[in-house]
Amino acid sequence: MLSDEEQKQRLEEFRERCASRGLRITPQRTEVFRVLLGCDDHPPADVVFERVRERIPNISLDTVYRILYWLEDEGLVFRLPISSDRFRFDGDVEPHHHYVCSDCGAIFDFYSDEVDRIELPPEVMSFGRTDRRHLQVSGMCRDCLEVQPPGAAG
Amino acid sequence: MLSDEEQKQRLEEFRERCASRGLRITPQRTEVFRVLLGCDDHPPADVVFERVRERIPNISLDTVYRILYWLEDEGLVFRLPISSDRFRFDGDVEPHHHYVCSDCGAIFDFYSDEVDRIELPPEVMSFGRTDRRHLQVSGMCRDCLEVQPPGAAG
DNA sequence: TTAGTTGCAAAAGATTTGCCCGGGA
DNA sequence: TCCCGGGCAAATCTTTTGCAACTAA
Repeated sequence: MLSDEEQKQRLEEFRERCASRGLRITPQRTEVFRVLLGCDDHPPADVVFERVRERIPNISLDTVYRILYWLEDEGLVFRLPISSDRFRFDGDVEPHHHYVCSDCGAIFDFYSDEVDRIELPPEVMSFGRTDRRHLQVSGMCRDCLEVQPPGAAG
Repeated sequence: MLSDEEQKQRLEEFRERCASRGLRITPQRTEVFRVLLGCDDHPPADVVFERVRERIPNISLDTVYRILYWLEDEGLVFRLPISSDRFRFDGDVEPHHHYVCSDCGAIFDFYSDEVDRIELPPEVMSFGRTDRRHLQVSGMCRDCLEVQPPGAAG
Protein backbone atom coordinates (compact mmCIF):
# COMPACT_ATOMS: atom_id res chain seq x y z
CA MET A 1 0.00 0.00 0.00
CA LEU A 2 1.23 3.46 -0.81
CA SER A 3 2.16 6.04 1.80
CA ASP A 4 -0.04 9.09 2.32
CA GLU A 5 2.52 11.19 0.52
CA GLU A 6 2.64 8.83 -2.46
CA GLN A 7 -1.14 8.72 -2.61
CA LYS A 8 -1.24 12.51 -2.77
CA GLN A 9 1.24 12.50 -5.62
CA ARG A 10 -0.69 9.83 -7.48
CA LEU A 11 -3.94 11.75 -7.10
CA GLU A 12 -2.22 14.82 -8.47
CA GLU A 13 -0.96 12.72 -11.40
CA PHE A 14 -4.54 11.52 -11.91
CA ARG A 15 -5.89 15.06 -12.04
CA GLU A 16 -3.24 16.17 -14.48
CA ARG A 17 -3.94 13.18 -16.69
CA CYS A 18 -7.64 13.98 -16.80
CA ALA A 19 -6.85 17.58 -17.64
CA SER A 20 -4.38 16.72 -20.37
CA ARG A 21 -6.93 14.39 -21.94
CA GLY A 22 -9.72 16.93 -21.68
CA LEU A 23 -11.60 14.54 -19.40
CA ARG A 24 -13.69 15.45 -16.42
CA ILE A 25 -12.61 14.83 -12.85
CA THR A 26 -15.76 13.19 -11.55
CA PRO A 27 -16.38 11.92 -8.01
CA GLN A 28 -16.76 8.41 -9.42
CA ARG A 29 -13.35 8.47 -11.10
CA THR A 30 -11.69 10.00 -8.10
CA GLU A 31 -13.16 7.52 -5.64
CA VAL A 32 -12.40 4.44 -7.73
CA PHE A 33 -8.80 5.58 -8.02
CA ARG A 34 -8.60 6.49 -4.34
CA VAL A 35 -9.87 3.06 -3.29
CA LEU A 36 -7.12 1.36 -5.29
CA LEU A 37 -4.44 3.65 -3.89
CA GLY A 38 -5.58 2.94 -0.34
CA CYS A 39 -5.60 -0.85 -0.31
CA ASP A 40 -3.14 -3.65 -0.99
CA ASP A 41 -5.45 -6.60 -1.41
CA HIS A 42 -5.77 -6.37 -5.20
CA PRO A 43 -9.57 -6.25 -5.30
CA PRO A 44 -11.67 -7.36 -8.25
CA ALA A 45 -14.22 -4.97 -9.77
CA ASP A 46 -17.12 -5.94 -7.52
CA VAL A 47 -15.09 -5.36 -4.36
CA VAL A 48 -13.96 -1.95 -5.62
CA PHE A 49 -17.63 -1.31 -6.33
CA GLU A 50 -18.64 -2.15 -2.75
CA ARG A 51 -15.94 0.09 -1.31
CA VAL A 52 -16.77 3.04 -3.52
CA ARG A 53 -20.44 2.63 -2.65
CA GLU A 54 -19.68 3.58 0.94
CA ARG A 55 -19.00 7.08 -0.34
CA ILE A 56 -21.10 7.14 -3.52
CA PRO A 57 -24.10 4.93 -2.76
CA ASN A 58 -25.68 5.15 -6.20
CA ILE A 59 -22.63 4.42 -8.33
CA SER A 60 -23.21 1.49 -10.66
CA LEU A 61 -21.01 -1.52 -11.26
CA ASP A 62 -20.64 -0.86 -14.97
CA THR A 63 -19.29 2.59 -14.22
CA VAL A 64 -16.68 1.01 -11.97
CA TYR A 65 -15.69 -1.31 -14.81
CA ARG A 66 -15.46 1.55 -17.28
CA ILE A 67 -13.33 3.61 -14.91
CA LEU A 68 -11.04 0.70 -14.05
CA TYR A 69 -10.39 -0.01 -17.70
CA TRP A 70 -9.79 3.65 -18.43
CA LEU A 71 -7.37 3.92 -15.51
CA GLU A 72 -5.60 0.83 -16.81
CA ASP A 73 -5.32 2.28 -20.33
CA GLU A 74 -3.82 5.42 -18.87
CA GLY A 75 -1.30 3.40 -16.89
CA LEU A 76 -2.69 4.78 -13.64
CA VAL A 77 -3.57 1.34 -12.28
CA PHE A 78 -2.33 -2.13 -13.09
CA ARG A 79 -4.43 -5.16 -13.93
CA LEU A 80 -2.83 -8.23 -12.40
CA PRO A 81 -1.58 -10.65 -15.04
CA ILE A 82 -2.46 -13.62 -12.83
CA SER A 83 -5.05 -16.29 -13.42
CA SER A 84 -8.14 -15.68 -11.35
CA ASP A 85 -11.87 -16.17 -11.61
CA ARG A 86 -12.08 -12.39 -11.84
CA PHE A 87 -9.85 -9.56 -13.01
CA ARG A 88 -7.95 -7.94 -10.16
CA PHE A 89 -6.54 -4.45 -9.92
CA ASP A 90 -3.56 -2.88 -8.20
CA GLY A 91 -2.94 0.81 -7.50
CA ASP A 92 0.81 0.21 -7.54
CA VAL A 93 2.08 0.59 -11.10
CA GLU A 94 5.78 0.22 -10.31
CA PRO A 95 7.33 -3.03 -11.58
CA HIS A 96 6.71 -5.64 -8.93
CA HIS A 97 5.70 -9.27 -8.53
CA HIS A 98 3.20 -11.39 -6.63
CA TYR A 99 2.94 -14.36 -4.32
CA VAL A 100 -0.44 -16.08 -4.67
CA CYS A 101 -1.82 -18.59 -2.19
CA SER A 102 -3.15 -21.54 -4.15
CA ASP A 103 -5.54 -22.33 -1.31
CA CYS A 104 -7.22 -19.09 -0.22
CA GLY A 105 -6.20 -16.86 -3.12
CA ALA A 106 -4.48 -14.23 -0.97
CA ILE A 107 -2.05 -12.10 -2.97
CA PHE A 108 1.12 -10.49 -1.60
CA ASP A 109 3.39 -8.01 -3.38
CA PHE A 110 7.13 -8.21 -3.59
CA TYR A 111 9.88 -6.37 -5.43
CA SER A 112 12.94 -7.99 -6.95
CA ASP A 113 15.64 -6.20 -8.88
CA GLU A 114 17.11 -9.58 -9.72
CA VAL A 115 13.95 -10.71 -11.48
CA ASP A 116 13.61 -7.35 -13.18
CA ARG A 117 17.16 -7.56 -14.52
CA ILE A 118 17.68 -11.26 -15.18
CA GLU A 119 18.70 -12.00 -18.74
CA LEU A 120 16.00 -13.85 -20.62
CA PRO A 121 16.78 -16.72 -23.00
CA PRO A 122 17.62 -15.52 -26.51
CA GLU A 123 14.48 -17.03 -28.07
CA VAL A 124 12.34 -14.67 -26.02
CA MET A 125 13.76 -11.73 -27.98
CA SER A 126 12.75 -13.51 -31.17
CA PHE A 127 9.11 -13.64 -30.07
CA GLY A 128 8.83 -9.84 -30.26
CA ARG A 129 9.30 -6.71 -28.20
CA THR A 130 9.33 -7.29 -24.46
CA ASP A 131 7.62 -4.56 -22.46
CA ARG A 132 7.00 -6.03 -19.06
CA ARG A 133 7.81 -9.03 -16.94
CA HIS A 134 5.87 -10.44 -14.02
CA LEU A 135 6.81 -13.29 -11.74
CA GLN A 136 4.04 -15.19 -10.02
CA VAL A 137 5.11 -17.37 -7.11
CA SER A 138 2.43 -19.73 -5.88
CA GLY A 139 2.15 -21.93 -2.84
CA MET A 140 0.26 -22.27 0.40
CA CYS A 141 0.35 -19.14 2.55
CA ARG A 142 1.21 -19.08 6.23
CA ASP A 143 -2.40 -18.81 7.39
CA CYS A 144 -3.48 -21.77 5.30
CA LEU A 145 -0.50 -23.83 6.44
CA GLU A 146 -1.56 -23.31 10.05
CA VAL A 147 -5.08 -24.48 9.39
CA GLN A 148 -3.85 -27.42 7.35
CA PRO A 149 -0.30 -28.27 8.51
CA PRO A 150 2.18 -29.89 6.13
CA GLY A 151 1.62 -33.63 6.17
CA ALA A 152 -2.09 -33.36 6.85
CA ALA A 153 -4.25 -35.17 4.37
CA GLY A 154 -6.10 -33.45 1.56
CA MET B 1 4.73 -29.19 -28.34
CA LEU B 2 5.84 -32.58 -27.16
CA SER B 3 7.62 -35.09 -29.39
CA ASP B 4 5.79 -38.25 -30.48
CA GLU B 5 7.81 -40.25 -28.00
CA GLU B 6 6.94 -37.89 -25.13
CA GLN B 7 3.28 -37.96 -26.10
CA LYS B 8 3.31 -41.75 -25.94
CA GLN B 9 4.84 -41.65 -22.49
CA ARG B 10 2.33 -39.09 -21.29
CA LEU B 11 -0.57 -41.16 -22.59
CA GLU B 12 0.80 -44.15 -20.75
CA GLU B 13 1.04 -42.04 -17.60
CA PHE B 14 -2.57 -41.00 -18.18
CA ARG B 15 -3.75 -44.59 -18.44
CA GLU B 16 -1.90 -45.61 -15.31
CA ARG B 17 -3.36 -42.67 -13.44
CA CYS B 18 -6.89 -43.63 -14.44
CA ALA B 19 -6.23 -47.20 -13.37
CA SER B 20 -4.72 -46.25 -10.03
CA ARG B 21 -7.75 -44.06 -9.32
CA GLY B 22 -10.21 -46.74 -10.36
CA LEU B 23 -11.46 -44.47 -13.15
CA ARG B 24 -12.48 -45.49 -16.61
CA ILE B 25 -10.37 -44.73 -19.64
CA THR B 26 -13.07 -43.20 -21.81
CA PRO B 27 -12.71 -41.90 -25.37
CA GLN B 28 -13.68 -38.43 -24.11
CA ARG B 29 -10.91 -38.36 -21.51
CA THR B 30 -8.36 -39.76 -23.89
CA GLU B 31 -9.16 -37.33 -26.68
CA VAL B 32 -9.17 -34.23 -24.48
CA PHE B 33 -5.77 -35.22 -23.15
CA ARG B 34 -4.46 -36.09 -26.60
CA VAL B 35 -5.54 -32.72 -28.01
CA LEU B 36 -3.58 -30.91 -25.30
CA LEU B 37 -0.50 -33.07 -25.86
CA GLY B 38 -0.60 -32.39 -29.58
CA CYS B 39 -0.77 -28.62 -29.67
CA ASP B 40 1.26 -25.72 -28.34
CA ASP B 41 -1.21 -22.85 -28.61
CA HIS B 42 -2.60 -23.14 -25.06
CA PRO B 43 -6.25 -23.43 -26.05
CA PRO B 44 -9.17 -22.44 -23.84
CA ALA B 45 -11.93 -24.95 -23.12
CA ASP B 46 -14.10 -24.09 -26.11
CA VAL B 47 -11.21 -24.57 -28.55
CA VAL B 48 -10.36 -27.93 -26.99
CA PHE B 49 -14.05 -28.73 -27.39
CA GLU B 50 -13.99 -27.91 -31.12
CA ARG B 51 -10.90 -30.03 -31.68
CA VAL B 52 -12.21 -33.02 -29.79
CA ARG B 53 -15.48 -32.76 -31.71
CA GLU B 54 -13.65 -33.66 -34.90
CA ARG B 55 -13.23 -37.13 -33.47
CA ILE B 56 -16.16 -37.31 -31.05
CA PRO B 57 -18.89 -35.22 -32.67
CA ASN B 58 -21.40 -35.53 -29.86
CA ILE B 59 -19.15 -34.69 -26.91
CA SER B 60 -20.51 -31.82 -24.84
CA LEU B 61 -18.72 -28.71 -23.64
CA ASP B 62 -19.39 -29.38 -19.97
CA THR B 63 -17.75 -32.77 -20.30
CA VAL B 64 -14.67 -31.06 -21.70
CA TYR B 65 -14.65 -28.71 -18.70
CA ARG B 66 -15.02 -31.59 -16.25
CA ILE B 67 -12.21 -33.53 -17.89
CA LEU B 68 -9.91 -30.51 -18.08
CA TYR B 69 -10.35 -29.79 -14.38
CA TRP B 70 -9.83 -33.42 -13.49
CA LEU B 71 -6.66 -33.56 -15.58
CA GLU B 72 -5.48 -30.41 -13.85
CA ASP B 73 -6.17 -31.86 -10.39
CA GLU B 74 -4.17 -34.91 -11.33
CA GLY B 75 -1.28 -32.75 -12.50
CA LEU B 76 -1.58 -34.19 -16.01
CA VAL B 77 -2.18 -30.78 -17.59
CA PHE B 78 -1.36 -27.26 -16.47
CA ARG B 79 -3.74 -24.33 -16.30
CA LEU B 80 -1.88 -21.19 -17.34
CA PRO B 81 -1.51 -18.72 -14.48
CA ILE B 82 -1.86 -15.79 -16.86
CA SER B 83 -4.64 -13.24 -17.05
CA SER B 84 -7.00 -13.96 -19.92
CA ASP B 85 -10.65 -13.63 -20.75
CA ARG B 86 -10.78 -17.43 -20.58
CA PHE B 87 -8.87 -20.16 -18.79
CA ARG B 88 -6.15 -21.68 -20.96
CA PHE B 89 -4.60 -25.12 -20.75
CA ASP B 90 -1.19 -26.55 -21.51
CA GLY B 91 -0.25 -30.19 -21.99
CA ASP B 92 3.31 -29.43 -20.88
CA VAL B 93 3.54 -29.76 -17.10
CA GLU B 94 7.29 -29.23 -16.82
CA PRO B 95 8.31 -25.91 -15.22
CA HIS B 96 8.36 -23.33 -17.96
CA HIS B 97 7.36 -19.75 -18.67
CA HIS B 98 5.40 -17.74 -21.21
CA TYR B 99 5.67 -14.77 -23.52
CA VAL B 100 2.25 -13.20 -24.14
CA CYS B 101 1.51 -10.72 -26.91
CA SER B 102 -0.44 -7.86 -25.41
CA ASP B 103 -1.97 -7.15 -28.81
CA CYS B 104 -3.15 -10.45 -30.32
CA GLY B 105 -2.87 -12.65 -27.24
CA ALA B 106 -0.51 -15.19 -28.80
CA ILE B 107 1.36 -17.24 -26.20
CA PHE B 108 4.85 -18.70 -26.62
CA ASP B 109 6.63 -21.08 -24.25
CA PHE B 110 10.15 -20.72 -23.00
CA TYR B 111 12.36 -22.45 -20.46
CA SER B 112 14.79 -20.72 -18.15
CA ASP B 113 16.93 -22.39 -15.55
CA GLU B 114 17.95 -18.97 -14.35
CA VAL B 115 14.38 -17.99 -13.55
CA ASP B 116 13.72 -21.37 -11.99
CA ARG B 117 16.74 -21.02 -9.72
CA ILE B 118 16.93 -17.31 -8.97
CA GLU B 119 16.89 -16.54 -5.27
CA LEU B 120 13.71 -14.80 -4.23
CA PRO B 121 13.67 -11.92 -1.74
CA PRO B 122 13.55 -13.12 1.89
CA GLU B 123 10.05 -11.76 2.49
CA VAL B 124 8.65 -14.19 -0.04
CA MET B 125 9.59 -17.07 2.26
CA SER B 126 7.66 -15.36 5.01
CA PHE B 127 4.47 -15.38 2.94
CA GLY B 128 4.32 -19.17 3.07
CA ARG B 129 5.47 -22.27 1.24
CA THR B 130 6.51 -21.68 -2.36
CA ASP B 131 5.53 -24.45 -4.73
CA ARG B 132 5.82 -23.00 -8.17
CA ARG B 133 7.06 -19.94 -10.01
CA HIS B 134 5.94 -18.61 -13.35
CA LEU B 135 7.36 -15.70 -15.30
CA GLN B 136 5.09 -13.93 -17.73
CA VAL B 137 6.84 -11.68 -20.24
CA SER B 138 4.51 -9.44 -22.20
CA GLY B 139 5.01 -7.22 -25.20
CA MET B 140 4.07 -6.95 -28.84
CA CYS B 141 4.89 -10.05 -30.86
CA ARG B 142 6.74 -10.04 -34.17
CA ASP B 143 3.61 -10.47 -36.29
CA CYS B 144 1.86 -7.57 -34.59
CA LEU B 145 4.95 -5.36 -34.86
CA GLU B 146 4.96 -5.91 -38.62
CA VAL B 147 1.33 -4.88 -38.97
CA GLN B 148 1.84 -1.91 -36.69
CA PRO B 149 5.54 -0.91 -36.84
CA PRO B 150 7.20 0.81 -33.87
CA GLY B 151 6.57 4.53 -34.08
CA ALA B 152 3.19 4.14 -35.74
CA ALA B 153 0.35 5.80 -33.93
CA GLY B 154 -2.14 3.80 -31.92
C1' DT C 1 -24.22 25.25 -23.32
C1' DT C 2 -22.86 20.70 -24.49
C1' DA C 3 -20.12 16.85 -25.10
C1' DG C 4 -18.31 13.70 -22.01
C1' DT C 5 -20.29 10.57 -18.14
C1' DT C 6 -23.28 8.09 -15.63
C1' DG C 7 -27.05 4.77 -14.15
C1' DC C 8 -30.21 1.42 -15.46
C1' DA C 9 -31.29 -2.67 -17.64
C1' DA C 10 -30.44 -6.09 -20.62
C1' DA C 11 -27.14 -8.81 -23.34
C1' DA C 12 -23.27 -11.57 -23.96
C1' DG C 13 -20.11 -15.07 -22.63
C1' DA C 14 -17.73 -18.36 -19.84
C1' DT C 15 -18.20 -21.66 -16.37
C1' DT C 16 -20.87 -24.65 -13.23
C1' DT C 17 -24.64 -27.58 -11.67
C1' DG C 18 -28.77 -30.81 -11.62
C1' DC C 19 -30.64 -34.58 -13.48
C1' DC C 20 -31.28 -38.69 -15.90
C1' DC C 21 -29.73 -42.07 -19.17
C1' DG C 22 -26.38 -45.52 -20.88
C1' DG C 23 -22.64 -48.66 -20.72
C1' DG C 24 -18.93 -51.19 -18.38
C1' DA C 25 -17.53 -54.11 -14.43
C1' DT D 1 -27.27 -55.07 -10.85
C1' DC D 2 -24.70 -51.08 -9.54
C1' DC D 3 -22.28 -47.15 -10.35
C1' DC D 4 -19.34 -44.14 -12.98
C1' DG D 5 -19.42 -40.94 -16.61
C1' DG D 6 -21.58 -38.31 -20.16
C1' DG D 7 -25.11 -35.33 -22.51
C1' DC D 8 -28.59 -31.97 -22.22
C1' DA D 9 -30.36 -27.92 -20.47
C1' DA D 10 -30.64 -24.48 -17.31
C1' DA D 11 -28.46 -21.64 -13.78
C1' DT D 12 -24.86 -18.67 -12.21
C1' DC D 13 -21.67 -15.19 -12.41
C1' DT D 14 -18.63 -11.82 -14.52
C1' DT D 15 -18.09 -8.52 -17.97
C1' DT D 16 -19.91 -5.69 -21.83
C1' DT D 17 -23.21 -2.84 -24.37
C1' DG D 18 -27.28 0.33 -25.67
C1' DC D 19 -29.44 4.21 -24.44
C1' DA D 20 -31.50 8.18 -22.28
C1' DA D 21 -30.72 11.45 -18.57
C1' DC D 22 -27.32 14.10 -16.21
C1' DT D 23 -23.49 17.24 -15.09
C1' DA D 24 -18.73 19.15 -14.86
C1' DA D 25 -16.23 22.46 -17.34
